[in-house]
Amino acid sequence: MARSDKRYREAYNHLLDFCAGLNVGDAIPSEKVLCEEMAVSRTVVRRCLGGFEENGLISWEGRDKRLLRLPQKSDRLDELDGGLSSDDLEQRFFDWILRFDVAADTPLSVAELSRTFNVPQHELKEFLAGLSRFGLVTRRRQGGWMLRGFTKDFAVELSDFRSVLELNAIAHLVEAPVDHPIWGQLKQLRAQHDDLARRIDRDFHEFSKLDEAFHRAINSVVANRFTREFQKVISLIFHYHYLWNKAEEKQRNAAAIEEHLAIIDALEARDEGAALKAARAHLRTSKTTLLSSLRYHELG
Amino acid sequence: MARSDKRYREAYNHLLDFCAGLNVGDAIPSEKVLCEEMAVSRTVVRRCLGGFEENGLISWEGRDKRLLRLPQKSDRLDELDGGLSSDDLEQRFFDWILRFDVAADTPLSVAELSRTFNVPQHELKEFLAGLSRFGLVTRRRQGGWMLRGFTKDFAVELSDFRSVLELNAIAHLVEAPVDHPIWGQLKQLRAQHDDLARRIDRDFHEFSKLDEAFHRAINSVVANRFTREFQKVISLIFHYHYLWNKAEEKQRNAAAIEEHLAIIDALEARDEGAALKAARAHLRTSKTTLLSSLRYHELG
DNA sequence: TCAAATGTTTTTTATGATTTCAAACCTGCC
DNA sequence: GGCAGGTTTGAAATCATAAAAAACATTTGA
Repeated sequence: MARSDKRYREAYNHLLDFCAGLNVGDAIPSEKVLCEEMAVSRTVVRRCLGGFEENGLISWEGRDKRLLRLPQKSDRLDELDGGLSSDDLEQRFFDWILRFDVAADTPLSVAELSRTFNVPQHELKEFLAGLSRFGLVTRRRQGGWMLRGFTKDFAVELSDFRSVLELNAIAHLVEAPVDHPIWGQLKQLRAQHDDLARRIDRDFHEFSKLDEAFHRAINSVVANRFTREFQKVISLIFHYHYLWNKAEEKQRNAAAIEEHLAIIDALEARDEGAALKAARAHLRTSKTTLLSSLRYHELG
Repeated sequence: MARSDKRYREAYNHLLDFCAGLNVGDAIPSEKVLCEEMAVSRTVVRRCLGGFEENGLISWEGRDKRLLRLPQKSDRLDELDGGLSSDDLEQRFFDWILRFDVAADTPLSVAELSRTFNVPQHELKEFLAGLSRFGLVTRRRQGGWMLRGFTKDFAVELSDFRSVLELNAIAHLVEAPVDHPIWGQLKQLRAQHDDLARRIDRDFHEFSKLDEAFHRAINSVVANRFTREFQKVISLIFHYHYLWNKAEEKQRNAAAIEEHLAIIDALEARDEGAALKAARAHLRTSKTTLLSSLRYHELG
């Protein structure tokens, strides 16, 4: 019934490792140095030292700390797993939404999500609060949350917003200096697209990854924290919906590769008009695909 | 150490009001009906009824509930204030940041903020989690939060992002049908601008409000939840910084009025090229003003 | 007989209590 | 007199619990 001492346990084991590099009789560095070594506060360091002393690992009197014996396997504290899974909650949440095709206006139970994702409730609440900024979820009057979700309106607005950002990126890109890393990336992307185009019959599944890389590269030229944050959400949603929409996947992907290449052509020719035109066409296709994938689900 | 019974108290008083509209001896409606009336769960309704019975307000046996006497003032439960202040946390938070000119990279203490804003800690944590989606704050490794704040980079990126959204809105606007409400709004805004221009010497302070109204109107044509969310943050920040930057305020505002009018002219002429040009000019000025207001603070 | 209302149980949410942790502040030593 | 070690204070993370919601079971009366 309080915060976990995970940090202490980790620090303790870290300090064991550190001591393993010393010889018996050596002096242990000052508390401050240990803080920096383990990236933790002095309070924790002192607690660790206290534990060490109690277990006869070190002597500790005033500022004289000495290693009495080398640490053994049995000295380690077991680190209760925990955090492992709360790292990429975002990824897993979207995965869940899209994989199970959770309907719009579904009430989300924090308790239930907390169990399925193995993440403490308050973390989920913070996460949902963040999503509510993007209008993906809302608070319900009677408590709890609701997925506002992937309705047609949502898809249209998301696509439109994406277009605005991406066309802006394209406009920036044609102005980029010749030594900007993007040109190297585009060259490489072109090669990857050409390569995949040749073996599209078999490996059409690989396109999803390539698509993400392509759009990320394009958007990377706009050094803007707002764009970047949004891009993360946008690309996740598009990515999963594409994966999900199996209808005519091969043709779609083949067509998309051509569209990407057309954009790259125009960009490398520094032809802003052509680049914007090609990008608009591609974004239009994307939007249609996203919408049709929704319809597909509504029927199925 | 549990949730408050605020909801119960509110429902209790609500039910008193409801009963005041009945006559002694009348039957009380079913629990379900009362739920809907008071927008609350049956659990709460039953608790209220239990309280009523105990206080001799009603008889309650099975599904026969009857009013025994009319409720009096003394029957009311006092509703502990509470929520009053946590409503517009966002507004007050930005106000605080900008008014006290809180520096970038300032650690934010949830406990402290919770006291200054009189809002429970978990609400603040959710709020901050939301802001982190916009890159306004970040989590610190050792716990707590940090304001990423109003650096030059931030201002530049914010201005650029605003420009992207607003130029898009302008492009949408010229395509709006003649019966779209925006045309009426623009006409009205023109009148207000003309009016303020005439008395600018005295009332130049009023421009801030007008500016906000102008930009909100422009952006309202883009029916997009993402745009809308961002717009809220953007307008808040610009609004406060403008208020704050007193240097040459009168001239600045007079010039901005002219710029606004130029945009309105072009829009009403349905001249996209001219509108975008005018808007770009105005956004450039805005950006400069925002940046200079930062510099002003760094020096002061 | 069966649908609506009530009674009962389970589950979930909101929220402060509790413990760990961070950091400021002394204190004394070389 | 600056640095290392002790001490205190206050904040953050996490959990337990009351209140509320929802699900489930039972009764009632047309």
